[in-house]
Amino acid sequence: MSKRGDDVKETGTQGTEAAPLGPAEMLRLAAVARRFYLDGRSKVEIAEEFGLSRFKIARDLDAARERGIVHIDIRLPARLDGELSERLRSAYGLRRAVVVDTPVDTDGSADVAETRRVLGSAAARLLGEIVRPGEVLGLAWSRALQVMGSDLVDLPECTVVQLNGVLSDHADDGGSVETVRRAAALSGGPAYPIYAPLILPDAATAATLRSDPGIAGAFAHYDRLTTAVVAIGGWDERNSTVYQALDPEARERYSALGVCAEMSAQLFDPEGNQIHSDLAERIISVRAEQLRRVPEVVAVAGAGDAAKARAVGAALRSGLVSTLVTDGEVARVLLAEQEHGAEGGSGGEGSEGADAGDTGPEEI
Amino acid sequence: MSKRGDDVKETGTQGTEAAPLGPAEMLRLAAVARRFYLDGRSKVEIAEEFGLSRFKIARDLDAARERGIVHIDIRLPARLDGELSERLRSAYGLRRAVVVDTPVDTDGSADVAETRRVLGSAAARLLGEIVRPGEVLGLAWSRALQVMGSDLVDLPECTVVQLNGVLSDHADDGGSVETVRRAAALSGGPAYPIYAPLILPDAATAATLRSDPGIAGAFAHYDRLTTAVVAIGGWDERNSTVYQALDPEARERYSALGVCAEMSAQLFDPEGNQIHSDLAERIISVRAEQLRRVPEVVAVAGAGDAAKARAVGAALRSGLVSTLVTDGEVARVLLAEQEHGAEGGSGGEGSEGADAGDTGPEEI
DNA sequence: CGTCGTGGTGCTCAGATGAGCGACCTGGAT
DNA sequence: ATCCAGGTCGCTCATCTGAGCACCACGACG
Repeated sequence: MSKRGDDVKETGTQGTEAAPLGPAEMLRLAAVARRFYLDGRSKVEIAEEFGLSRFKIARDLDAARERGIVHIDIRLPARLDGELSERLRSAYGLRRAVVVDTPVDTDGSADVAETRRVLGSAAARLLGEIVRPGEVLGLAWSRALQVMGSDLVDLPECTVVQLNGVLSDHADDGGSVETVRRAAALSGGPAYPIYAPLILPDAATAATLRSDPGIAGAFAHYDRLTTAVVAIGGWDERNSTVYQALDPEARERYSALGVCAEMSAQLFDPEGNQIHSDLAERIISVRAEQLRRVPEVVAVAGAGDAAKARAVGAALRSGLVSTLVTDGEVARVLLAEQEHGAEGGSGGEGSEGADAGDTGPEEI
Repeated sequence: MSKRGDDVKETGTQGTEAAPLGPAEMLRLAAVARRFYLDGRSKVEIAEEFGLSRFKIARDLDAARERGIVHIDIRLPARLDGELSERLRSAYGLRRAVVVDTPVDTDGSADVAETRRVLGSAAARLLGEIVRPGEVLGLAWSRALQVMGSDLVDLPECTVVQLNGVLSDHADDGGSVETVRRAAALSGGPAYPIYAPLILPDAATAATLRSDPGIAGAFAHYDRLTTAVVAIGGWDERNSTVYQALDPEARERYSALGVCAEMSAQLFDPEGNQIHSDLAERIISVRAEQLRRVPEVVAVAGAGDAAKARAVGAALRSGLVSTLVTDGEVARVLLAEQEHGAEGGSGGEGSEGADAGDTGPEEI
């Protein structure tokens, strides 16, 4: 086939729309294509077999592809969307992006609960894949991450640290602690759970708790994390468990500061700038600066509306996230968003070249 | 991809059944495969883009194919079966073989009438494809060839000659004459139809008719034919219009001679040897020796049972046919038949090299 | 009758690719 | 500690392959 692949597109347009082929030629093209693509023979071999020049064979193969006789598709098992993943990855300069198809309900609308399950499952497999033995793995909490915890199957020996306190509203259904313990048990490494609420009434209480030996034990690992898994929340009732946990006065106060997204109770504006506030003093959680030093930050976020997608975008622009696990709907909104404000973003051209290598865009 | 393609089969077996891949690796393989197969980039380019060695990319592509992430299939439009065509072609040493899918009726059985239509349509397109300007084209008759005649759309300027007289039973629905005239009109060349029955009561009548100027005019072209299109009949009520046209005594007499197949009222035994009989004297038709001198003899035969398939096999073994147009059911029977008596055939290895032309593995 | 354009062919040469090989790593078993 | 088995990786060299070009056959046209 001719390089550059532009010819493939030419089919779509109409450059030299060739005349329809007769059955003999069709069959010959198909036979040549079968030998090449299915039997793996070289064009030289095929040329000898058919008594033609290798150039003719090459042209035949091009023709067979242009005419759709040869059909190649890239199909990913499970519910992965390769194309969206790749576009999202390069658009936001991520090291990795994992986009799962958004499951739809029987009525055609997105199935939020199922999407969380799929996200969690994908994240679980991803963790088993990217975590190396001896790593220090930090886990935050969200409903999708809870699924991740229960879906974990393979995890090399590593230290598992809880990244934040427990949300009171969800303490009953396992919560962070259970996820951390399960991961550690699976991996065979030590667990550092945090037996404390995420949000406390005041700074003093939080400070007291931070000096608790168990909690301090977890905090001590925050500077040695090699992989962190976090969730991204929006800043409204629907899209954030942290927002839900605050009283109306606090919600409004932070909203007034321009909060758009939240990661482990760290607040960000739409441009991805961290918003510092008194909230930081009343929480038991890893801090953004610490996350920034973690080589691999996996954000798992999806199963939400457009506001959720905007929150994810803001979180990505913070530069903290190196890998994103999300669903197709959010991915599409993110790509459309990037499309518009392409120039106004944080780093250079944004779309490509910036990341190159196999790592994140900035640093190094 | 590794050459030889055997690895593709290895997937089917279980050589080194690799562990299931995580989503990140899956997505990476898919991205690489997309770049290579869909965007047409070279492995070197992809290697640079991903910061890997070209060897790694090559291995990734192999892995992607083994794991089914890359899916390649050869799909022929219409109703052509490329694989059966190719196998049949090489098994019987034909220059070309065109196998159409056998259409099935609503009840699941083969739809004979529809099969004839599909055969005729394929043959029509084939003729438009392989006939060159100035050729002398000979046309026999059968129900499938009648469809061919009505489906002809493109035919270069050529002389069209009728190869045999008209079967009385089918004279009403157009018959040979109409097919020949239509082909000639389409091509813009002269037509040489035969206004006479195929089978006559006695040799004397036949001889008289052969001296008729019109008929002699057609016969005069039999030694200059460049392409002949013939049908293959079996030797029973269902599979031969010639058999149907004979009286019971004649039918039985020729059956006793071991007749298995019939082409233009030329009779053949199961091994493809011509059976000479008095029938030759009572017919108005091209003779086998004349057909043997035609560079391209296209046989259109299908839409029948196993007996029909055996007849087609016998006709092919006669060595007269260079191109066969048939349907999937007949093709499968023919291949199974060839499987068994592969060694016992007529000439040499039988399966290939016989005609070669621009095919065949040996020689050189 | 020559000329031009067009479509199809095969050539050259540089760049892409595969097969085979050895280096290296890793995880046991001795 | 040492060795081995299994796996991955990247190298070399020979082969395969593509892009571009020159050539030829054919038909339209002046």
